[in-house]
Amino acid sequence: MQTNINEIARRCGVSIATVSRVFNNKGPIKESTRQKVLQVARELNYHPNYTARGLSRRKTDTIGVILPELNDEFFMNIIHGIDEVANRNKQYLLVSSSHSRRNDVETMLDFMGSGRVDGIILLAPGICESVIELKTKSRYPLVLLNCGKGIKDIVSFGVDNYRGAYLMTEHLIGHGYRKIAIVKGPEQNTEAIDRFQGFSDAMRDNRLGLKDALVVSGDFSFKSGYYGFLRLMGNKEQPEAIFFSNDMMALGAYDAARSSGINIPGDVAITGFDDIFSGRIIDPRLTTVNIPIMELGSKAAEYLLKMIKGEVDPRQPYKEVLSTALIIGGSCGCSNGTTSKIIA
Amino acid sequence: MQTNINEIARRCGVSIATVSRVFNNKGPIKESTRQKVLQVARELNYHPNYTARGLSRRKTDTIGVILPELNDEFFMNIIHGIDEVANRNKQYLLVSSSHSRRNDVETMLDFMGSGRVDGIILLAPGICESVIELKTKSRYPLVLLNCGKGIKDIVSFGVDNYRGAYLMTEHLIGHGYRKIAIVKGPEQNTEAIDRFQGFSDAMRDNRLGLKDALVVSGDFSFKSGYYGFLRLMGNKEQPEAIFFSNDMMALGAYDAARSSGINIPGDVAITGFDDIFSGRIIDPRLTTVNIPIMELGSKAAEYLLKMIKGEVDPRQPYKEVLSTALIIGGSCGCSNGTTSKIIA
DNA sequence: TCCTTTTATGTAAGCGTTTACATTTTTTTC
DNA sequence: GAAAAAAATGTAAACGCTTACATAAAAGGA
Repeated sequence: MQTNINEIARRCGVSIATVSRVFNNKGPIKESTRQKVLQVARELNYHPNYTARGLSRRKTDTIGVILPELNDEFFMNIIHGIDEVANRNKQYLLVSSSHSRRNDVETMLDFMGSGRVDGIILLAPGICESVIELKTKSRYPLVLLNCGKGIKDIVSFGVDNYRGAYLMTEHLIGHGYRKIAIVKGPEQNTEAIDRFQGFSDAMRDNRLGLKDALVVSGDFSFKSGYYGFLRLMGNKEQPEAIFFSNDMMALGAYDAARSSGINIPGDVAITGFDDIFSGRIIDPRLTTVNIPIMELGSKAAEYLLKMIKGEVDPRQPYKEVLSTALIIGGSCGCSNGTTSKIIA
Repeated sequence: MQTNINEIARRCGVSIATVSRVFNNKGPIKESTRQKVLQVARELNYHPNYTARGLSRRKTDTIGVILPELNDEFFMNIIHGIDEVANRNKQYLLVSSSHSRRNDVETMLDFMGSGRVDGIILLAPGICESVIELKTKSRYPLVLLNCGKGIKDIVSFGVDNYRGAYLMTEHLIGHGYRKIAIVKGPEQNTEAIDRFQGFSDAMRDNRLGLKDALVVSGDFSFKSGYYGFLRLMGNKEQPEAIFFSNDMMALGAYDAARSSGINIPGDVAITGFDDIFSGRIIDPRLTTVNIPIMELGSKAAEYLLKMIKGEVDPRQPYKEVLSTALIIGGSCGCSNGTTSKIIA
């Protein structure tokens, strides 16, 4: 059995309350007593049991993070941002990526009811609406990430996908391209939806319609970018530029272009979205939209902690949209190469 | 207050023991009672409190993962592997990446003494020896990851960095290169050390010594690869091939090569280690050593769970070394390109 | 010196579960 | 239909901590 507070108290000839006080810096303690307790605790390698403490305090010092998948750079950075804030505040991170076996909503409910965490950060661009329903069931502070423009009545942080897409599209138009295609993201994905909206609004605002043949579906995967590219380039009427809804698909396009001898941007301009590392090192550097992922994570974590501490009302809806930024590489036809982009 | 077991018991007119049994599928319960309890629980959205359960059972159903940094693909995949196993076994993951403020050892002790987790997976290629000392202090099952060839008396999983490096070096030698340089990883990093050892042994075994001018230090970062490359190529006697101790540095070399008009592999052959995504899409595809990162994570998690369940003796040292595999791209001078490497 | 504060410590009741053991109810057996 | 066995439920003591309240010790004030 792990040494516990009783053992320490016994050995020090004091009560457990005193030991507890020492470890919580609470109430007045005679210095000699404190030293003694710490001394004995050190000898026995005693550390207060967090589970018991949590039960008593009704506080776990842990925040839960629920992610759809845990295998790409995007999510990695989110966690990194959250982790940084958590660490600084001596909070722990319980991470769960939802696998196919178990839908996100269930995972979430499980978390919520479990008493394992003090609050939750949820990234689930596919099921935002249902989440909001569930929210009412729980008293846990909850922060949603990247849940689309339309989301209200809840605390959420997101990035301005719409604006990023709009600006990128205008950038392409500024190049003189008229036949601009798009490879969309997953149907239900709110980020993909916002990006598409930004794209199509920019097209419309510039008197360029959306031709069916220039709109193809994708699922954010390398593969779907690869095939999306081939499909578009196989059209009678080839696009002059292709807006990929994320970088991973754009990278698939690079691969397809290479294998079919198509030059980027000579034959067709390409843009992505996310600004992942691979897009920075590929030649020509991928023109894309940077989204402040780490910042998204840390802001969400900070706000969540405020909710937990009661510094803000957890039931008060709040929304913050971080701005995105165009990153101009060479893939859109601009003359920027890769060189020194990272070293700088 | 969260509804608790008492509330449910009261409403059902049964004792809390009965309610507990229903939720644990333990002991015989009349079907009608079970239904009633579940029904009421559903109405009140009751879920057993895991903290209390953990206290009582002395089991948290949580495994701790301690990583040095949380921001690169390598670690992402480790977590992914662990997460997958954890999820399948209904275990949660408490993740901590050690920041500068707090050294790994401390974090670990904190974890260990906290009663927050049932076991720990620790990746800390820098401080393996000290960890082994600490190990004795704790009764927590502990699995070490990537701790170098020399590590004994503990449970550890690693990949065969030595052999991978040895084989890669021989591959380069097979190309006919004689002046082969290496950019090393961090001094203390056991993986870097093993890779260097494999490299130098292969050189020695093939009667090719190590010239000082062809051995430069690096720290696994893009930047250090960039500068390492420039430094080597600035030698009077340029290398014919460079063995980078990881992919990230090799990618830095690509960038440096591009900006200084050096052709890979025409002017100099390049190899990496890790087989990260970016190395797969760059042109020419980076020749590298694949290490089964996800598998490493999942094996470690599986073994840890066995230790926790008592299926294996947690104090029994155990070591498993997963094999690495050469991935031949075009950067070493072989004729493989990138094309369709990923799509296949 | 005695009374009043202040400081230090102790007592005991939670926190929400699990579970060994005891008890009651139901079913089986003869 | 009673005894025995099996099934269902209840009681109460942990688990290791925090904390309100009570008490004891020390310090200050007259």
